[in-house]
Amino acid sequence: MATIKEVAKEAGVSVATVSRVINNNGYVNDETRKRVEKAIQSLNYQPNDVARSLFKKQSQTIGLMVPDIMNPFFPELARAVEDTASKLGYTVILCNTDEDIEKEQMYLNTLLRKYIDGLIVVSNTLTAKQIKRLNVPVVTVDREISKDIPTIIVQNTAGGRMATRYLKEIGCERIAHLKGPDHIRNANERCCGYKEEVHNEPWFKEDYIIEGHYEMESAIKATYQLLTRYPDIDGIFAGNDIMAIGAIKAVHQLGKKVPDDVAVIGFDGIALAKAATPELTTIAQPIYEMGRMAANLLIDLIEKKKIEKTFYNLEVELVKRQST
Amino acid sequence: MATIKEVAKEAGVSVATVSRVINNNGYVNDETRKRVEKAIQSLNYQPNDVARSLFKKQSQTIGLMVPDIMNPFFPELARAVEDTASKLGYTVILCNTDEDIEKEQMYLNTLLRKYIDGLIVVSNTLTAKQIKRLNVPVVTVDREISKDIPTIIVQNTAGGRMATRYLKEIGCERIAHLKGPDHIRNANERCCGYKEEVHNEPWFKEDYIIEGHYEMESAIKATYQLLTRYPDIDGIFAGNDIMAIGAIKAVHQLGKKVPDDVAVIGFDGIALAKAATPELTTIAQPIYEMGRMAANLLIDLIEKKKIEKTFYNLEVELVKRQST
DNA sequence: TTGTACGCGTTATCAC
DNA sequence: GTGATAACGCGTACAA
Repeated sequence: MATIKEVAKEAGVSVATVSRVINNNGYVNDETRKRVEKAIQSLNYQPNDVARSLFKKQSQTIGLMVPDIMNPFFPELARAVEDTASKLGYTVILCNTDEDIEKEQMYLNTLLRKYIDGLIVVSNTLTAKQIKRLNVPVVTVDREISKDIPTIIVQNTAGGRMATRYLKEIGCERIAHLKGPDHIRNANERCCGYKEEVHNEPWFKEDYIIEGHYEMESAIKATYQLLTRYPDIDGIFAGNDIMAIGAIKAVHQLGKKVPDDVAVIGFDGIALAKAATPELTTIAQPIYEMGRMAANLLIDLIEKKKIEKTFYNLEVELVKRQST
Repeated sequence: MATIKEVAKEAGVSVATVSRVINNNGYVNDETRKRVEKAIQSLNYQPNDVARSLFKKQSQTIGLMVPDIMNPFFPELARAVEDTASKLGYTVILCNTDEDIEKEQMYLNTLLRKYIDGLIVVSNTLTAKQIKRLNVPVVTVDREISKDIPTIIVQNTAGGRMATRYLKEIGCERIAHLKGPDHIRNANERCCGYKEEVHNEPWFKEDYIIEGHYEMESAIKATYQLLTRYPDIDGIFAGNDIMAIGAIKAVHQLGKKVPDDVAVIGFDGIALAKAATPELTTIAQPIYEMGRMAANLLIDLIEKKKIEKTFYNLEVELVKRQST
């Protein structure tokens, strides 16, 4: 890789002039600019980002911290973030944390040492204090960490209501809820929406709410138990799509049919939901849009642009498919 | 962030000494080491990676270039790469290319300018020449680019044979193949394995091979056509799991049953396959293992360790589930 | 065993 | 309009 010095020599000017041409600032004669540009061409010169970063204390790089990229929600988010960032001249570092405090702290340090410009984070365990220490803009997605950290979430409670109400509308008379983990806020919110819709129903029992871990195995087991104990359940609202798919499996295992005997609705709107059989009805989050907004907001923050809002509570959408 | 200079002042030594204790090389008195360490503690000093990179011309960062992280094969690969890299002190930059030559070239440039230490790449379009220009170690995964670039692939032909043979074993007498895109080598290899198993069968027709794009929609359409035209097909080997799921959908649409009327087998072993209904029988690649090996190999290359092999052709495994 | 001084490739400030 | 030159923070000859 050629350096700015070599370009300067080639063009018979000083490095300062080359720098001016590259960054397009300060006065420079048209004549000399041409010469410099030719030198840049012929040496195939590319500015060294590392040297630039050292001087500017920024790296045109952002971090994306997620629990686990293998969780189907995150690839779409990551894709959106990466698309948007790269369009705006930023590069993305991928961090999987498993929500493990040590891994998170480790990554925070690494990112700091690399002069990261900003961070997009999905985490329940990270504290506002740790984030402040970073001293760079941070945007949280899918989960709130603190009021004064820019956040992009969806209307989970409304979504929970929407899902439950829809099950009622299509005729379900005993609706259970497969709740997500208790320590995750959105799981409780979705559950809240469910409760608001059913707590006045004569048939409602607290036992109709059963907790899973936002993954399939536990959802299968939970559903199995639920339906064995309460065979007249005819509708299940699962806290996320993976659990909904697990629920469908359990229903089938018990020799019942989806949606005829039991209707199932999920939450998230991951791609997987379309691939399931029967195709999953779900409350879809605008996942790509969330990633796009997070990246845009973060980069506006980094570049100190005027910001309109730093808190987005996006709407969810009922996507009717075959499982209801 | 404190700098090495501040630490030096705090400890009453020179920066050189501080550098020595940080990097643990050169002589340094136990006494002074203690003092320096205390200063580091009290200032919460972290070495500046950017300055380090500038000096060392390396960044403890690798690139991971994939067509699209939303494609279910890649999250697991990415997770493996990131796990392994971070364990070894490296950070991962995520690059989605859509196999678009321009995006690839753009990323190559960016990575170069960031003193990337190495690159793991999945691509059909990238040429050996472009890769050489990078001047850093590169490992390709899932697809071969050139004989002299370290590569990790699986035995696609053997896998194709294995899938087809299994369908025969379980009694299928008219087996079709949903082939992947013609420009992707592994699609042709898998198809090859299929042909080897069926070309001597009296019932075999070239028409039993039909091309899809490694995604669901085209697979559904293709299967639909296939089964309409040749209703006696009772087994389908799909080039990847997504297409297999599409095939299952099409079979259902036609009012037939999987596996009773038509058995379906996929290829890849993505997580999605377990979530499908019926659960998908597939030829599983050791995806995580491939990512792990790629990262390990790459980092060995970067650190100029002794390398045993630079070409791995891994075995695939028949995973029997409900779709056959 | 420790310190001085230079270089890594840029950018920005200040003379000219 | 252009050119020296001092940072940016670190690692390492070389001298002491």
